[in-house]
Formats: sequence, C-alpha cells, structure tokens
Amino acid sequence: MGPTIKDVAKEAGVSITTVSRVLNQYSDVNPKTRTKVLKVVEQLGYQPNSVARSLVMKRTQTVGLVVSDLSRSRNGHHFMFDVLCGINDRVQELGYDLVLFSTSTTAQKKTPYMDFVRQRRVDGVLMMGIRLDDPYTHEVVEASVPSVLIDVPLVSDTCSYVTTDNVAGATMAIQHLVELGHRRIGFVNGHAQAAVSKERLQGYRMALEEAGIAYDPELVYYGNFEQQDGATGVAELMEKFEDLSAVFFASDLMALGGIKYLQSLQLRVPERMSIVGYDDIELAAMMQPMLTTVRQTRYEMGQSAAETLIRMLEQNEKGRGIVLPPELVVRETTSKHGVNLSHI
Amino acid sequence: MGPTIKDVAKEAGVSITTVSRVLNQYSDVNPKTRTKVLKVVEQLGYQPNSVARSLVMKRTQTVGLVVSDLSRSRNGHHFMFDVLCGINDRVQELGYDLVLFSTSTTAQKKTPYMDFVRQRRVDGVLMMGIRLDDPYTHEVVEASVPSVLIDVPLVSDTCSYVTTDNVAGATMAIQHLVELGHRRIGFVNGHAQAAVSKERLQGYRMALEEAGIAYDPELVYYGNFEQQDGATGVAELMEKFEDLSAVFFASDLMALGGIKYLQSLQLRVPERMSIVGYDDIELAAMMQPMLTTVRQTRYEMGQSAAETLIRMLEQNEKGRGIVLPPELVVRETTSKHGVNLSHI
DNA sequence: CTGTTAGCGCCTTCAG
DNA sequence: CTGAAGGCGCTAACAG
Repeated sequence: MGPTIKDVAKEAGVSITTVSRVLNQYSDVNPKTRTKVLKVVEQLGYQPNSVARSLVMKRTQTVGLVVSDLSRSRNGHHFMFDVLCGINDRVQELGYDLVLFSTSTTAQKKTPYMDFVRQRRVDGVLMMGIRLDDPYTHEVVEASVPSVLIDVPLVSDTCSYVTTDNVAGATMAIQHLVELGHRRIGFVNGHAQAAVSKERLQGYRMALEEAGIAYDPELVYYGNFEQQDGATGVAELMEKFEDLSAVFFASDLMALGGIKYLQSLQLRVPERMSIVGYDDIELAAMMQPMLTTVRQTRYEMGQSAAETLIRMLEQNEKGRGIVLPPELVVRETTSKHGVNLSHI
Repeated sequence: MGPTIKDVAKEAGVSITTVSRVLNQYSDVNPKTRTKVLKVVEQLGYQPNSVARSLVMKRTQTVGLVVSDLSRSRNGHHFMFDVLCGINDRVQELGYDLVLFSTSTTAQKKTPYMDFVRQRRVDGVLMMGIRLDDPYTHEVVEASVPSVLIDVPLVSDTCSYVTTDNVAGATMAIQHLVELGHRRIGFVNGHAQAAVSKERLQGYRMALEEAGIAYDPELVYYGNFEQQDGATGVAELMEKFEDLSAVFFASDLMALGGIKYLQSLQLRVPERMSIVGYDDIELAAMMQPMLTTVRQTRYEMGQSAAETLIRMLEQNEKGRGIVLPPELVVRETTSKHGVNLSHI
C-alpha cells in the first residue's frame, strides 16, 4: 500500500506527532517544519488512512442512505433518483461519504436497525421510501445515531425530517379544480401507510370542505403510487360516481395510468375529465396532453436532508422538521367544468 | 458506544483472542466455549467494529461507485438508476458496502483518481458515465485497485468492463429498417467521446454496407443523448436529405425529441418517418406511438459489474470484458417504407 | 484448545 | 515548538 505517516515522519526527520500536527492544521508548528513536512507529503504522495483515523476519532465521516426497496420501487424511481442526487452532492460538498443501503435484500430486512448502523459505523443516517408501519421507523426515531427521514414527519432529539407540505400541495390542487367549477372530485391516493398519503388526504378534505363540498370517503381510492393503480382507481371511481368530472392523483405515474385508461375509452382529457397529478416528474411535461401537477423540489429535498443531518452531527443540533413548499404547475389536463362537452 | 470485544471476553471469562476466533468461524474452539461466547455476544448485543477490523485486515469490504456527473446527467437518469439498482443489490448480497461518488462536484474533478481511492480505502471501484477522454479513464485502467467500467471497453490486469453489444444493437436496428424497405437511414448518435457511440456507429455502418447501401457520414449527426439533440438532429438530417425515411437514435430520449419535432411539423410517425431508439427506457412504451427500440438490460449490467468486481477482489481474477446481448423491441414507430403515404 | 504478544495507522495527552 | 508513550478495537502468529 501507499506510504504511512511513519514514512513521512522518517523522510522529513521529525516524529509522527509532528506530521500529524501539520496535517491537522495545528498552529503550534514551526513554519519551517511545516513546509518541510508538507513537501515530503507531496513528494511521497501520502494520503492519510481514513480507516485508522476513524478508529481513533470514532467518526467515519460517512453517512448512510437507507432506501426501502430501492430496486423494486419502479414507482419511486423518478422521485428517488433526484433526491439521491441532491443528497449525494451536498454530502460530498460537506466532506462526507455516502453509503447506500437498500433494505429490500431479504436477509437485511430483519436485522435490527441499530445493529446495522453500529456495524457499518456510519455517523448518521438518511432514510427514504420508508413506511409508517415499517419496523425500522420506530427504531430510527429512538436511536442515538442522528437521522433524517424523508417524507416521514417524525421528530425526536436525534431524528429530523424533511418533506414538502403535502397538505398544502393537495389543497392547491383541489382549489384549482374547484375554481374551475368542479364539484365531484375524486382522489386516487397512495397507500395508507405512507405519511404523505395521510397528509394529502387531509389537504384534499380541507380544501373540499372549505369550498362547501362535503367530504365523501367513497371518492377516495388507495393505490400504490404505480401507473396501474391510476387506471384501476379512475375506473372504480367512475363507476361509483357518474358525475365525476375531475380526479386528483397522489403521483404523476398514477395520473398517467388514469389518463391512458380514459383515453382508451375515448374519453377526452381535460374536456371530459380534469386531472391533476403529484410530483412533476420529467414525464409530466412530455405527456400528451401535458400534465397539470403539484411539483416537489426533489433535488432540494435531498440537499436539505443532507445538510440537516450534518448539522446535527457537527453542531449537535436537535431533531426538527423541515417543510418545503410545493408548487402547482398548471398545464393542459385541467379545464373548466362543463365546457366543450358538446364537442365530444 | 456499544460493547467491544474486550467486554465480551471479560463477560465470558475468556481472552479476546478466543472471542475473535469464534466470531471468525475458526474451527479450533471448544464447543462449550463457543456457545458461551456466543451467548454473551447475544446478550450484550455486541457488533464487531468494522473499522477496527478493516484497519488490521487492510480490506474495507467496501466498493466505490463513481459516476461522472450524477446530478447533471438529466439524460443518463433512466439508464443510470437501473444500473445503480443492479449494482447495489448484488454488492449487498455479496457482503460489501457501496459508497457513492460523483465527480461532478467541482473540487473533486481534478483530484487524481488514486488519491481518492486510497483516501477512501475502497477495495474496488465501479465506474459509469465516464467518457473516453476523461482524465480518470486512463488512471483507472492503470491503477492497482481493481475496477470495472460500465460501457467503456478497456481491459487491463486490474480493470474489467461490462457493456452490451452496441455493434450488434445498432446492426439489429438498421437491419430491421432495411427489411422494411428503407434505404436512406439517418443516425442521430451520442457524442463522439462515448465508447458506445463509436460502437453504434460501427454497427450502423456495417449493417448498411451489408445491405449494399453506401455509408455516408453526412447522414450521421452527433448529439449528447438528450431530448433536444434529437430534434436538432432530425431537423438537420431532413434538410440535407429529402428522401430520408428513417432515423436511428442512440438514445430513447433523443428519439422522443425527434418524434416530437416531427409531430410538430404534422409529419406522422411511422408513416412519414420510421424511428428506432436505443435503451428501452420506461418511457418508450408509454409514448404515443410506442417506440421501437434496442433494449439494454440495465439492471443486469449493474449486477454483472458488481459480480465481476468482487470476483476480481476475492478470486484474484484478472480483468476481462463482459458483453451482454441487446434485444430489438419492435413497437409502433417503424413501418414499411412508402406505405400509407397517401393518407397524409 | 487457549492466552500472550504484537501490531494495523493514526490522534492525543503529557513531558520536555 | 516537538517527541515519547498510550490506546482506538481487532486479528494473527506463537507459545503453551
């Protein structure tokens, strides 16, 4: 392997203590000695061994990103990749390494969270794609190792979260629909064990009631964020409600599925049915017609999560919640209720 | 922190050596002692410190995945995520950790590759998204640390690669088009510094010549795999060749851009212009019309890369090339030349 | 079968 | 300002 601190010390004619001092920016080192050491470091191409350092410092400068079901999540795909990028960039900028873990791999599934953290020796953990009823969830919040949850609003002294305001996001979507004159608005939600689903449902409900429209649980369908669920969802809602004129989907992918289904029935969007999605994935602007949706700033969520975690690590900050604002992006899948129906 | 091997030893009334022995599956341990130790390990919730182990073993059981420009690659997105999943799953199954690095972050860019590997102490490296003219490329191949390149066909004793057969992929695409009667076939390629671009060009050229069609460099446009390049590409090619009836794109995203451009001109696909893409991203089957394309098994590429690297690490295998077969997926964007033109 | 003894490469008091 | 000494938690000969 490469040269060690010992080699540098010998070559520079000083003790390893001194080398360590200059490497760690200690001030009490004779300028001459310092430059001497630095020169040797340079010419030997010395790289401190981070493993050895970690052992004595009891810090690895590494954070773990645990994703539930990374590969199986054909749905989360678009969402996760961007968050991952944000995390990765920020973590790196702040001088940490990022280790990836997916809990999908069968064996890992039951390993208690803490065992895994302690074994891997990460300084902190970021989690995404986790469900409220996941066994990890509780463990993470209670753990002594700092963590940041993405889209799971739970806080403790050692646990923060980053999310977008899902209540507001859903509210915006519904208000938009209400303003267009829609009264019978369906909601194809995500599965009930996702925190975001609960929040979006709340927003849906609040916006409706605020508009003087009674909330009807029958208008809510629970899917799993995937395309197919969108189709099944609208189909079911349309069967129950003949006057359904708009549907709000908890993911763009489901919205896409819904639209495809409608189109297969020769029902036009938005003339016959207005559609609002959630996420604003790349695909949303590529579809025909282009999807009206609620945008989440995924990359920023990742960045923010990384920052928050590292602040907890270095500034000893306590856990807290960070809520980013969503944004309604009006495109082509929503229109006034009742208009243009004659053309069909 | 948690208990150490010392605590276990004391509690079990043996030396730490013995504890170490049972933990590492040594056979020469009295069954009674073994169970005793195991019991203590259990009740103390002892987790071996991997950092300490790494220090003495000189192996971290960690591999690095370096991605050039992870976040900036709006294009690679679809491709990379799947490969990443494959890598992650396989690496984990084989008992390693995966550390993510993106070279985009400005500062990192010029750090010599080896410095970074040595500093991070990874046992091996996987690379993707790297260009032939990237300064890293050469370093990686020469490095003593084992590595596997994805889609860059370079081999050395310590460096393998995994790719799909791009020559064959392009050949299949062109043969398909030729069989449909097309003679003037354009090619919107990726940038020239991507290994895959060179190979696909070769396949394009070979298939053409085999069909008795002269290769004309003017029919090849070089883009950057992104959607916009597709539009620009077809536009330029159509201007040069009035009888252009088919275009082969080096990425689905570019194909999409091209199709959108054609549609904006009221030119129908495939009646007026047949289109073949490359990658078979999720989007390909969602488009209208659905895209005919060359599928790459991205997840499998990732798995294979991970496996190959770890075999080099553990079995001391030498570098080698692994070429996976692509597959032509015929959908709706290709049709017989000249047919249906009357309908337009 | 088991304990003793050396380190792995680095940081950190504590004396000069 | 600098060096000597001890130790982080674990593995690996080498003796019993």
